[in-house]
Amino acid sequence: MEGGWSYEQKTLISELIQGANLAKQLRAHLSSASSAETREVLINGIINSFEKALMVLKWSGPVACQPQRVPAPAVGASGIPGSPLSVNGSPCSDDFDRSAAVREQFDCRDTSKKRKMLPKWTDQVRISPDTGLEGPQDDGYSWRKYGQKDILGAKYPRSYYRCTYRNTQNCCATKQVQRSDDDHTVFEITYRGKHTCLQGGPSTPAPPSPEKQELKQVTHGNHQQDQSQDALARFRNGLRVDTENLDGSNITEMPRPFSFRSSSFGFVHGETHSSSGLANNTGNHGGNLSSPFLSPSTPESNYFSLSPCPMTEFGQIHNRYRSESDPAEIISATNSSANSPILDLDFSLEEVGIEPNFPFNTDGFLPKLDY
DNA sequence: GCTATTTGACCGCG
DNA sequence: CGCGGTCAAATAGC
Repeated sequence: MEGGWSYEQKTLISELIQGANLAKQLRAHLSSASSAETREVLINGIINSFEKALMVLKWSGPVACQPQRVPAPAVGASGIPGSPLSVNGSPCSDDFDRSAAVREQFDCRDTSKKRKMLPKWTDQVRISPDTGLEGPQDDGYSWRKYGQKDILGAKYPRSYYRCTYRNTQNCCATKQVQRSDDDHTVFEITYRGKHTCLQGGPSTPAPPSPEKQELKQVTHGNHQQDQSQDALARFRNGLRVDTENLDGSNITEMPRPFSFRSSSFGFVHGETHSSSGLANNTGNHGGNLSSPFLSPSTPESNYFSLSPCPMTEFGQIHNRYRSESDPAEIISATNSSANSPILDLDFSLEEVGIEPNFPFNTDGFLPKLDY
């Protein structure tokens, strides 16, 4: 059924779910000793989600002007602080050029001021000089390089990437890749803006990652890459993924280099700390970050914050990686929300109160549940 | 021929 | 005015 939904509808649903989830997370964070930065990220995410949802409503033609079909979001009435949207505007007025207004809002070639309002976050990805595998792998999205700059005081140039689907889907996500001066095995990846394109994220095959190309530029010869491929193949063999059903009936080999969405906005890339892959999972579920498939987060990073109940925090689950040894165990899940300060990994269905044979929708949407 | 990358030019901001 | 970020023509690769 959801298969018949339009892109706008899916985006709208996704954004609203995401906004609601972020609000819940924010509420949780308000009562805890979390950092102001974390709260800021959540607030930005909420604002971003509702802005997008509102724009989709405006974008979706007559629907937006027919409250009897699509109720106006309550959030609109109170306005969004700092939102560029004119909530009190008259999108349904006769002379309102909706598509033009949407283009204005969504056009990536926007003023730098508006661009500055896009959420921004940074991942640090370490490569291993020994294996070459632990370099920044594919983050699940496809990027196109549009520039490279020598940065004052930096040893290595900075590369600029934008989403491949920038023009076709007006996806404004960009990222910058900068090799660290201090530790050349570390790449600092700054993401800006959230993907609004319909890439499948971590489950969709993507061209070779730009980071790998970065590595290519600074490492001479391809010996490292050969080793990388071997190790990756070993890892794949140990990993199964089920992107459709969780009843164990349709487990397939993981089709592609893996990357788990793990930071507030980015991904954590798998590393073969254990060459036998997920089957060697310790079974140490929930509440810890000891997944052998995660890069260790640095003290200053907020990458791997763990939700007490990750499943409830996900608005939409794309992939559910499961342990080979224990089908009820979810190794990781990725969600559609690029703004959730997530949340990993290593939890079991049981722990989050879901029956092992819980009938997940095939499109990844979680049915509404009261946890 | 199409798509991605490279790279010098350009522009806006501080 | 210098720097970071982006553009766009040229080039490379398939």
